[in-house]
Amino acid sequence: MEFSHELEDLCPVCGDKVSGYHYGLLTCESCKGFFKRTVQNNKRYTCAENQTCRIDKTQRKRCPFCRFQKCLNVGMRLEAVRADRMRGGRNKFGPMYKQDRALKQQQKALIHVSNFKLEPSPSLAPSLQTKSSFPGGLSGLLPPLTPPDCDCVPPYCPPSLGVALQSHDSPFPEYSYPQGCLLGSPQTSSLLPALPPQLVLNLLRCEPDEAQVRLKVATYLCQEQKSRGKQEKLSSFRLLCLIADQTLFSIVDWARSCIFFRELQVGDQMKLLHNCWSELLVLDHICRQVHHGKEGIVLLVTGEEIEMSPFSAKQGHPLSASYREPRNWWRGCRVCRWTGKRWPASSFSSSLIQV
DNA sequence: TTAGCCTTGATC
DNA sequence: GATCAAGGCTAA
Repeated sequence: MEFSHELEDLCPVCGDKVSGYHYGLLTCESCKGFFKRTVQNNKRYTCAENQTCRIDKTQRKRCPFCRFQKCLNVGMRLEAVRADRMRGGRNKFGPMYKQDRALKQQQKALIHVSNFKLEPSPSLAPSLQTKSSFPGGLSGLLPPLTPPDCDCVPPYCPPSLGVALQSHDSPFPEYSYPQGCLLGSPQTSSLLPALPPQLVLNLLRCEPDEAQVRLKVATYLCQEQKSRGKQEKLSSFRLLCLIADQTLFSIVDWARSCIFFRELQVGDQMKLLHNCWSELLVLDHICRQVHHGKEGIVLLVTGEEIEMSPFSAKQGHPLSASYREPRNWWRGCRVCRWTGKRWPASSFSSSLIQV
């Protein structure tokens, strides 16, 4: 069935396998049931911790409060639970699901069109040296990463800002904000602690859960390697391209959940994404490195650390130049846009980077 | 209480 | 008639 490949997605609440669209978005069967029970029975939970519990497949039962908040934060819709409990049929979200499916299809097409599907390159040398928190590292690929079916636990990540900053007044982001709120109100600033503007809080709620993005990418890489068998090992270059693919998927997901953007027509969304996917990818990379803050080490979205000294030692190696100097990534992107050449494949071509 | 499976029924 | 997203049922 055409729909079946979409079911490979992971539940945005707990990371379990999704079973279809439930109450506004693709979720797993257990989160569907949990959300239904909570709303139908008007349940009120409390959090024994500080309302920032991590929700994943193994721990989703521990804190129903944080689980329900996460359901709301990722976009599950209270109004999709029927007050009259009528069974069967479709609700008003039908067209939304259809649009979402179309958008997902276009995302995949976008990835394809953007020349991210690259062939393995034997010329990338030296092979990546990883400083990994997992035994084996990227060069070993499996099982160092952390998909749900591997017998290892993902490294701890702080809860998402979306959960940490959740509002208990309204389950959905609000677009209105008081006059002066964007820059902070001078009248209130002396009386209250300086709070981020509502718009910023709303944007932060849309922030993806880094741990789940990591899990998604790792799961995909694991499956990709499994499908090839042990004999056909992914090359480092191919691996980086696959990681870039999956990172872009998560960025598109983030964009689709963002306030304002999600209100646009699908066609307009696609135009915007077509025109800035490369910049978003670079910004995502730069942001991760800034937060990471380790000189000479690149942090991948999978949580792997790559030591760049072997590249630096090799005078003029293009990979070193591009990673060391974010401006080079930026230039590379722009050049690719102007010339229609490939990125990030082109990033390994020194002639392009050095423009 | 959870979560997997079943039943229902509007829409395509 | 097929699809699929609702609610219902029930074993663990």
